[in-house]
Amino acid sequence: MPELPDLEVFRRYFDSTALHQKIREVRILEDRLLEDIAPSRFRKRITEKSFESTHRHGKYLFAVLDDGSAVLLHFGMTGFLSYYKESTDESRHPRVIFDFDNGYHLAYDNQRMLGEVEIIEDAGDYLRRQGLGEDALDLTSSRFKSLVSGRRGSVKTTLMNQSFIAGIGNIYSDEILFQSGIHPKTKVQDLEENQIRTLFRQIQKVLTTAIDKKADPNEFPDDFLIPHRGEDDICPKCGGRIEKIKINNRGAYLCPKCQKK
DNA sequence: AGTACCACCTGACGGC
DNA sequence: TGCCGTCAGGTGGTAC
Repeated sequence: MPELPDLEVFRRYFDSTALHQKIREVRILEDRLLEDIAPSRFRKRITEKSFESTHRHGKYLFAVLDDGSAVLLHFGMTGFLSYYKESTDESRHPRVIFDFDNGYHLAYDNQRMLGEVEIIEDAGDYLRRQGLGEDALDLTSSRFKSLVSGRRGSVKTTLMNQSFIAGIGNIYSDEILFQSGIHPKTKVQDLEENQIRTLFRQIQKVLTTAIDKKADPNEFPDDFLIPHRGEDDICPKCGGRIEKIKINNRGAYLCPKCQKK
């Protein structure tokens, strides 16, 4: 699930549920999610504190505590947040649970555990060390153009490269390229000037549209590829067959009629 | 600088 | 029914 639009939805969810409440307890159900800090220390640092604000960069969410440090949440491929009161409403694979004074709980759920939970002193410093590019929604057209110039490699691989720009993954890169009418294997250096402009515009449009729709594919516009992202599905623009290819060992879906190389 | 492949994990699904 | 390979929206490391 989690690419930039999903993360932004998580962030807003966090803001509307879990801020400004004292954390009574933290339950760590899977130590492996905490790579850089011992569970006991993590608990100690957070108990009796409260979350005061959040911010997001690409696919990373930071929940800022009242002492200025932040809990970093990365969701891997299967992570999400769940705020609930009764334990009968608990999600299926909670890995870290924050218990609040008001009796509610915020669970970080992550079935496959490809993710991370840490305490970060300085988010900017962390992002630099991760080598993350600018957030995809913070870009300007001219900035995008200059980032693209000098790049090689396929356009899909480049869009998914988090050190190029942060936030776009396998699913949304397919959508952006579909809306742009660009074949995912096109070399970046072969893109025409107007294709680069289109690409930039579609990055903004696809991501903001998805956020508006709460990252729920059922609510996406009729001409979006994502709800038709299956082998032998029908192209929502031309009615042709959707094709699946492999790029970097991952499935890429496209319409060969709408997306010529 | 790019790419190709493996690893980290769990679970669902199709084929036999 | 059961076993097995494959695949899934992420990231990091290594070798070429």
